[in-house]
Amino acid sequence: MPLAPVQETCAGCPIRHRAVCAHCEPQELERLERIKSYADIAAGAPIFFAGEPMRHVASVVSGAAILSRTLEDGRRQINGLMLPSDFIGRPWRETIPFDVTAASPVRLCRFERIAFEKILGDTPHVSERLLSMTLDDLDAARDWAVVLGRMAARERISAFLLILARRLGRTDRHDPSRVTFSLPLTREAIADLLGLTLETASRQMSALRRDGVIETEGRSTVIVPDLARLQEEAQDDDDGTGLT
Amino acid sequence: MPLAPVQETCAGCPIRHRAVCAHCEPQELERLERIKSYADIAAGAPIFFAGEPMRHVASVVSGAAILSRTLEDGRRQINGLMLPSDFIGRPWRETIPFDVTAASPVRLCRFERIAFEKILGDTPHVSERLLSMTLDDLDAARDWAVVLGRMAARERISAFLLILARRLGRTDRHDPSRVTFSLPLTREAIADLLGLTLETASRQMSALRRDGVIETEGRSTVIVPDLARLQEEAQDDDDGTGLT
DNA sequence: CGCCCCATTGAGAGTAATCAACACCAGTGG
DNA sequence: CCACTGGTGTTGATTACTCTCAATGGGGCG
Repeated sequence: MPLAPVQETCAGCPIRHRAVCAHCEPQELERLERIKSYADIAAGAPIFFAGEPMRHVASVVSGAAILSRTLEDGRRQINGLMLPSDFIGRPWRETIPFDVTAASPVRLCRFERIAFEKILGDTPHVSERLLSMTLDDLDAARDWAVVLGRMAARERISAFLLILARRLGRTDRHDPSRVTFSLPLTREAIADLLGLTLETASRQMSALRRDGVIETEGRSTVIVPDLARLQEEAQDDDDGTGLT
Repeated sequence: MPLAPVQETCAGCPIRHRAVCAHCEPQELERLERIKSYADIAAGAPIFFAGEPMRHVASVVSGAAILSRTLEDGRRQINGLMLPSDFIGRPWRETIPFDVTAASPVRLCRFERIAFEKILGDTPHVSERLLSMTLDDLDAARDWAVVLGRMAARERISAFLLILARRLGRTDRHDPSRVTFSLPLTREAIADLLGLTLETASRQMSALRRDGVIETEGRSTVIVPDLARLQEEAQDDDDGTGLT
């Protein structure tokens, strides 16, 4: 296991105000701080295996992790894309039903599971925050069914790019509708997330580039020149200003 | 709104030990009992509309409700099938992002949302139970991605029938692998749940009947003569004895 | 008893999967 | 410095599964 502990404090943490610890009072934060440890995982490395004992729960600090299941005949579906501030793990349960893998280099803020469960029991700011995040994740997971069940290949790619643009994108200082971000997944992983083959995923990316919906630089950099255009392609009526 | 209040106590409630109230102490249950009310909804009637203020949260006592989203061009996806003991609603939020509809006649045990949030705040047995149920729902919603993203039409129908067999099925007293249940959804709803057209859903049901995987009586009764056979069709390696 | 909704079945069209070849880039070693 | 190599991505040709359009059948309710 390529786990390299790192010294760091919560004060300068990039996800301090969005993660499970967001609403903590100073003394609650201190309790979490005492049981936390950082772990850096290399791209492609496993984090947890489905069904195996899971000693930690964790927040993603940076990078991207994926949850996936593989059928006996090799078909794989990525069930979740965990980006910075997302919470991985399952209090009150020994195992997760998904393989968890680093899609790009990942830094985790880990909590020993049993200790974390104790904190949940008597710090409402943590348990309420976790419930709220879990309900949001549930809504997001159910929303994803629309993508997988009802959208065409081009729409699926667009919906995926739109999510990344919103969560990872940096806005151009001169043109607020122009957004740039880096793809944390390979074409194969994108396909497995979207329920497509990698060839179809690649073809639709090319088509979006030909049609001017996106621009690309190198393997992983994507530029969205007009976010509203991408929203239309993704059948997304939401303006993205709602929610927390 | 076809809401008909009904007199009833928690003592004889069919979902008493599985719903959000499962782990309550007598006095906690009494607090819930004071704010609860029953509602009977006719098949096909709306329960909540996406985005509209939601005054109640509720447990499904009997029947089946569906969560759904409809795209502007009319494509519909059912995002969740809520069966007895499932919890509908979203503490700490004014609205749900899905339409909620009764698929068959539904009885709900409702709690006024604001009052329920207060109870969450100071009865750990309820909030822990709700967190646990929400985490289970999240796992289930993510599992569903495998069905929508990677399974063929015949496998999707099989996976759906298997879920119903496990949750609603009555086992034959002479043959424990023989299970009977009643379909709470029309072909169109099944198709919208599985990301298929109703014609494809119907054809695959017919094919499973021809191949002896299922038998049917009337429109809605399904008999699974051999549950193991259905599991194979659904690519399900789980024996269903785990969990809770 | 008749109507309407729901379900079934058929024929043809279209989108994505499959099979296959090639291009690109990064890292490695001669 | 450049050829080599393997992983990753792109593009093309063909196949196959599901969708679409269409007609018919059957069960339940007024």
